[in-house]
Amino acid sequence: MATPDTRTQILDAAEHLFAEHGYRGTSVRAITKLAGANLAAVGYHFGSKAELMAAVAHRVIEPITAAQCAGLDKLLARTPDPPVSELVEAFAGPLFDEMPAGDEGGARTSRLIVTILSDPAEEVRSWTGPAEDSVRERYFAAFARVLPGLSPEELWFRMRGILAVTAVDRLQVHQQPSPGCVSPVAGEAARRWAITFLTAAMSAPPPRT
Amino acid sequence: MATPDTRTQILDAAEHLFAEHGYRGTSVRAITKLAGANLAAVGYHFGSKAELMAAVAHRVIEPITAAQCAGLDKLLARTPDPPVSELVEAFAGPLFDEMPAGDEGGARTSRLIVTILSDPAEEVRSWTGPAEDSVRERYFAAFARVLPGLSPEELWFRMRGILAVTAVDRLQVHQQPSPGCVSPVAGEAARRWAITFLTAAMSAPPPRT
DNA sequence: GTTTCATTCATACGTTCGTTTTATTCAAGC
DNA sequence: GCTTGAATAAAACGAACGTATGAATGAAAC
Repeated sequence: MATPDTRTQILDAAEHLFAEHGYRGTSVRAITKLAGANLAAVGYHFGSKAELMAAVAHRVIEPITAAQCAGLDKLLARTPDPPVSELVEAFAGPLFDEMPAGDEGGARTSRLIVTILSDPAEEVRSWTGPAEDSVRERYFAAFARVLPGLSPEELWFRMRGILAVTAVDRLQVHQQPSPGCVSPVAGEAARRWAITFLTAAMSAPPPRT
Repeated sequence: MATPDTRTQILDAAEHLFAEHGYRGTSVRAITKLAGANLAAVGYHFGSKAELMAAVAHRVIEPITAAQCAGLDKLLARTPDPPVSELVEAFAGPLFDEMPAGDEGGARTSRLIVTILSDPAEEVRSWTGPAEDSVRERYFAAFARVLPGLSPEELWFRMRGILAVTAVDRLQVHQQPSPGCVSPVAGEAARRWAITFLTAAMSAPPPRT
């Protein structure tokens, strides 16, 4: 196969290392070494390490956002009041599915997403664009319609819960395996478990105040 | 009031900065400057930056583990089959309650816990001791008893979900507020929402295979 | 008054970091 | 054949990092 160009190899290497060691834990030197490129190539192709991180984040997140959007379109074309389980599936499913080719079962990408969501460095957290905001708000509106008893604040809380569960499922990969605590399972079972878990959670009646 | 000794001031400063900027994003110089101490004080009192991180993590996590343990004891003394909601409350509640004095509403500590759970640096992730493992396994056994339909793997998945939701609730503090997305709410409401959300999730029947 | 010992201090060391600069390569355009 | 311009290469920059060193401090012990 034709070897990809330097720019792509740097993106691949950066995605790998950022996922494993975080933004600050990854040096430009390590990235270029893994990519087989020169140290200055990052500056030439991306401008800076921060802009490289943004490019990596964008490449990973864009297909997820697109799939979430398409899933909601398809659902709402059928009925304005879809079941909660299907809303959850459309929202959380792409986080399990949309992994770039060459990914080892999606685990690497999942770890990268966790890194992006939780890294304390400002450069990492400034990746969201209008597309991400828009799809989030559209799901919020859809959930609000089928879960009329919830206050907006509590609904945002629950939607953050969806993200938390789907993302942190893979977080344990980071951790040393502790006795009695199994490692994260392969995608398909985790996906089913997550949908079940989250559908029940989203469907819960609000607590009596 | 009597000013605390240097060691404590360093611990406080480190807790603050680690929570905000992560382990790698916090320099020993920044810690000692905030603590009003000399640069070499970290080496003298703790040995190294990594051992300081371990001391900070221990100080934050120990009371949480103790409260989880006490809560389970109290519950099981009453009945061997407590309701799921009370198990969830005993497990997740201390993550909302057990915040050291002087904490700004627990938000700082919550952020620190997220940092500890998700930081990719090895030095940060090696804090768990036998006490944490033990309490986790005891809760696992209790949940397994009252939720007999679940496989061990799926139950571990769900328990990770509890941690994810309670921890990541505060994660958004890190993020820039995006339009339409409210900031995390004060402790009491979030606590009620989390218990409701998680009780429903834990009680869900397993997906049909 | 002197000794002792825990603590604090200023300073320096060696490394690694992100970035920049200057030179070189090399295929395409004329 | 010469020029052009994108791409790569090697080297160096200054800054920030964690850590180590040895001297100063100051209250308690004798």
